[in-house]
Amino acid sequence: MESGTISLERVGSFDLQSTLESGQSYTWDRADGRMYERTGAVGATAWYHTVVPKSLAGTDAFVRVRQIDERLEWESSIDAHEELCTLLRLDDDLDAIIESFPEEPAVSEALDRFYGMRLVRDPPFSTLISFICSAQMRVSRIHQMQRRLAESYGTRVTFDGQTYHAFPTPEQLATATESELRSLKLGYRAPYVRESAKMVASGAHDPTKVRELSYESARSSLTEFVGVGEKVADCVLLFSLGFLEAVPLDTWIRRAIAERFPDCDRGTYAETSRAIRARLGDSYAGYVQTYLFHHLRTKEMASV
DNA sequence: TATCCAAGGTAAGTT
DNA sequence: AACTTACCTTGGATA
Repeated sequence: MESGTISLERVGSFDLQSTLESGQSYTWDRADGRMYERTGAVGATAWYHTVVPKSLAGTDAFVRVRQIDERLEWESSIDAHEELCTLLRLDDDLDAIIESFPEEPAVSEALDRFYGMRLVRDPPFSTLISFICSAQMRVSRIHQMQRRLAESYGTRVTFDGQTYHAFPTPEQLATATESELRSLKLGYRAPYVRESAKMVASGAHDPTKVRELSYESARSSLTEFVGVGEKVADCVLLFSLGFLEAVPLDTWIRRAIAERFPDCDRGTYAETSRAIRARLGDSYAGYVQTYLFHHLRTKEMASV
């Protein structure tokens, strides 16, 4: 076992809980099983774990991490320092990014609650599958689906006497039948997941390839996957491929547009996307979207 | 206890 | 190209 500490003094503001529990990333688990409960201070020191895929770490690497004030403590089967910096976007200058945010009451409220939340830089394949599964689904259930996929098809990894599962590779997931996936409660998303996994496994399409393209071309290219429309494509671009200008137009941001930025509703996804991007700041609009999403989605829960 | 509704949408069929 | 409709499942709201 290896372990280490990352000081956040050089990194800048960071909030592990809101980063991992804001509905961006679905392959981390909380050791106490209280993911998404929003238990406040209890979560501040909770351990989170995942298996970093071979494609990123060179081996399927178990990692767990917790935040204690201005430092991150981690334990892993590898030296996980670099992987954590990558996955959690610790290389972002968050304070400078937040400086670019528009002056809006809802944005200020979100910052008051979640200052330090970062976007993630998740592995492309699991992000693609997670957001195919996200259609008309609650955050906690999307998370459950990914856990079932890992337990059913992913490589087993042992760490500290416990068994964990990597997210399945495209090849592993492509062996799943539609009825198996339906039995894992994917519903009508089952054939989408199967077909898109087969596309990656066969080399017919590769989500990482779109990195070379311009933002809108990349979004368009990702919609070639089955079950991937413009919204899911934006999620993959934002949470995995580093297109920080991508603004997924989900139900919450659409509500915010209707209530607060009605002039940005241009009818079609593409045109509304351009308008809201300009409004939220062309470079980091996706960062603003994620703060808004997390705030709006959880504010009723928080006020009870 | 029973019924209804919406959940981080997409694909396929119409107009 | 824009507009409808069907689609799995289930936790939480409403009757």
